[in-house]
Amino acid sequence: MKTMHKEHTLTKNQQIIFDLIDKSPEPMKAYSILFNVQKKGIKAPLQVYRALDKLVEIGKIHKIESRNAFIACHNSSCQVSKATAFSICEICEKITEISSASLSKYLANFKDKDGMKYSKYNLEFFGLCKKCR
Amino acid sequence: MKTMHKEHTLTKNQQIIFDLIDKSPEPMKAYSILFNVQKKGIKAPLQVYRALDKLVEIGKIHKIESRNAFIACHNSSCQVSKATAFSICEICEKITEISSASLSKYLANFKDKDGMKYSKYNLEFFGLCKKCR
DNA sequence: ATTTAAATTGTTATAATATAACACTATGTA
DNA sequence: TACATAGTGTTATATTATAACAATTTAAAT
Repeated sequence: MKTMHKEHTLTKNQQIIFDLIDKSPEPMKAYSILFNVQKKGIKAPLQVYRALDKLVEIGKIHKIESRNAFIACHNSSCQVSKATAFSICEICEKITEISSASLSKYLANFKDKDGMKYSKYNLEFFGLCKKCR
Repeated sequence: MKTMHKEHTLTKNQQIIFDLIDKSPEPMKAYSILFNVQKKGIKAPLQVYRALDKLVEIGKIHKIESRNAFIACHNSSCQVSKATAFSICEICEKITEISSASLSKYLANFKDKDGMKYSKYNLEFFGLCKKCR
């Protein structure tokens, strides 16, 4: 199964920041990223935010809006970052990207009362994970 | 059709802030709210945020996470603010709460790969509204 | 190879969003 | 009354994010 990400050559800053997020077991916040990449020469918040913006745009990472945190995309079905769904444990804050063909199909086809369809969405589910129940 | 909101007597600050949001044709941001209620004696951000937290908790308002803005709930089916869905126009920023029985039913019954169900979710759809298309 | 446009970078400063801590006050209820 | 719970007012500070501008790198097209 091929990923739907268009291939991009990441720039130095983008690569450094993507690698950090990709290796992280949990979503990372911008200033935590900043702290962790300062030894690599990235010194200012804006350098981090610019890389984050680009990585989100090309679908390499997602932003968890309710947590202001960033997670690497591991979901080949999340059409270039335009259709995202996450589960969030309200106790341990474990966050997982949901990969469900039926869910993404349902939401991609959802029409509101005016018959409007949306190509892009973000869904965040909240509950307790296995361990915390 | 009865609202599912448990009745709460709002406190003075909560009432002032709810009234403002409820009358607003668009979602309001915290510091815009602060500016607008200063003449009524609410002077500090924390007074606003505390009222907002409570109003969200009891389901009188919702937070639009991707916009850091607050909107009054007008949706009787959004089970005490635990299940919310919005459409957001990416051009004019018009934001509407989606009231769809089939959507809320689908999401309330959604189970992830581990069979986990979530009682709470927030969904934000993005696209172009009628006027902006 | 040289030019050119677009994207990216580095930098300083500042804006916007949100919470900590503490003392005090009101409210409900046993 | 007395007790617990929730709300208030206040100052200070933490956290998240962008503006503005000059310099540099990159891609692509001559």
